[in-house]
Amino acid sequence: MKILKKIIEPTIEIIFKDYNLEFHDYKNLIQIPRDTDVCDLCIPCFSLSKILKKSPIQIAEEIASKAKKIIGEDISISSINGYVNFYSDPKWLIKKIILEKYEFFEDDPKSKILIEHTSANPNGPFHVGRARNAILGDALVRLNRDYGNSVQAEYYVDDMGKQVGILAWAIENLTKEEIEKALQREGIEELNPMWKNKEDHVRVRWYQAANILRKDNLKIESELNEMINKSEEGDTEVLNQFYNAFQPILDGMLETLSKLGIKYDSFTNESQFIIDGSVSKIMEELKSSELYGVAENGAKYLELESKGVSGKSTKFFYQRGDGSSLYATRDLAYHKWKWTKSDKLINVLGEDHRLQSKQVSIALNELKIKSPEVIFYAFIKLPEGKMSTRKGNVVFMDDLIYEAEELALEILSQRKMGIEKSQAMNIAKSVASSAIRFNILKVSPEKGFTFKWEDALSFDADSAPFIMYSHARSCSIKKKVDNLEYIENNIDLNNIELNDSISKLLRTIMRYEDSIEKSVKENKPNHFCSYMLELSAAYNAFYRDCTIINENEVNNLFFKVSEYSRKIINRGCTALGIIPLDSM
RNA sequence: GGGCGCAUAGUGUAGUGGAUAUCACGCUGGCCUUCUAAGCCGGCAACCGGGGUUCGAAUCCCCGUGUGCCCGCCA
Repeated sequence: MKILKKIIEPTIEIIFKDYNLEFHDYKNLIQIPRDTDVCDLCIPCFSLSKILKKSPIQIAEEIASKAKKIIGEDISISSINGYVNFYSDPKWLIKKIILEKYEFFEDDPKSKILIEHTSANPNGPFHVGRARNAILGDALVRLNRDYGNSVQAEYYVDDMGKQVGILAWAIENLTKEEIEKALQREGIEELNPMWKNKEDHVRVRWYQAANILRKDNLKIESELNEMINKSEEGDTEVLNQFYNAFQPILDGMLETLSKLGIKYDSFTNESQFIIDGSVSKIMEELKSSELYGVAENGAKYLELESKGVSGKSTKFFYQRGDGSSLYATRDLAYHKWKWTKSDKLINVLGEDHRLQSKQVSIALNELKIKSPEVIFYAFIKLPEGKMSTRKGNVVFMDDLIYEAEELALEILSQRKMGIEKSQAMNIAKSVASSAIRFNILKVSPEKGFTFKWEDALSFDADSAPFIMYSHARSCSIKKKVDNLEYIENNIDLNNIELNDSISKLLRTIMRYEDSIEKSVKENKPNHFCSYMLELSAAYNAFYRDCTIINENEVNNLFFKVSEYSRKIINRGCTALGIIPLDSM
């Protein structure tokens, strides 16, 4: 819609000047209507009514008639119910978008962004709940890249402290028999043979067992504490031991994510900030904060009551009595470091981190460091309650992907008899990963939902396969046309009648930029998901009404529009992490 | 006890001040001799309750109800 706005804005500026209105203040009145069938852009005149002392209806009429004189016939302008409506002529759209090859986001300022997402403790395989973080984060990375921003996708590896310590201790001290006995006692299911060679599934059992055994065992607890303390001091031997324990798990986790098309540009270890001394420096600097306080045993904190934090405890501890740092302290050092890498920071966090994030934000403020943008997402529950890796009450992402692939294969075998096996597998994999991603992305992040196999495996109209199918149709047309002796000739727009379907498709394409921009600015991939469904539906209607190949004759204009749509759908799929297949 | 999120057809969801509240599942009636029916066209059905602000509220404010998360010198 930017292309249309560019035409309208100067005109409206002139008209507003006649009313003695400062255009800058009222620029935002030009907006996309909620119902995009009504028009492309509109100006609601209700707020002008008071200032101009006229009825909105009268104002809309005046603006419309003035604008008509300036803008001409490419855009039809009308006034209804106090709105000025702008509706672009489809032929003008063809000329501007298709024939003159309009480039998206050409004039927008671009920035350098670091998006930190997932950062899950490397102690076990991804379950569906933890994966929401990765899927959301990766979509933000892709959307920002589509917009033109330069993005670094970052995974913060928790390579020290309790979680990893427990794992490392278990692997060092427990035999397979011991852990299986402990797990059986607690009723944790046996390892699925399908994942018996995937280390995240194998080693998580040591982690779970250690959590059971240490409950009433002081000896284990003291051994553990010793290791954890050493790791927090930056002891390289212990950190190495930790690394050896968790890295195979992390590799397994990343393998799962790569099945979903999720990759990172950089991994940063938490211990780095202990080793390079930046954590100590932060702790030193915080002493000069007005919020600084010391507990009886020498532990240090910031008192956050005056900053709007309330509850049982308003103290934000950043240093223990023994002088060691805490997770949050390291997070402060980490943020300081991140700002050296980019102009904008985005973190993706679960809603359980809301308070923590606020505390970190205030502390950063005290250190004169900017806060990051944070996108919070609610948890995915199971019908029987919260998912927990420790308790083994989870749906593994690996299982979900497997089930989705099987279902896709089954549907494919019904639809396409005699399809080659490797090709079928490739399609099934793409459908499965795209559908799983989309089913999570289409829901607004702050909304919690209950996992249901039926919904997660939905390949129906409100899903990625719907979009992929439109894309495959456009590819199929391209293939057919390529096989014909097709001669591209000039299109004479004067002698063509255009129907509603093609017009709607073009107008939907025109909103691509607005939709990406909104998703990027508000960090809400679900906006763009809705848009892609709309775009695909618009293409399907065009496909129905505008026959491109008729008895080996190619309709030049329709083919050009189809090709343009194909590229846009393809681009939009990539921006969401949906795999745009040529055939399915 | 306190804080923070969320509440829209039977179900799941879109929509953060404006035009007849979106889309899908579901239920229901139609469309394959025409470029892939994972598709298309039609029908049914909803803003948690109560106040307030506003020319105008699903949207903003207050109270209530329900629900989730958090309030560790854990990560």
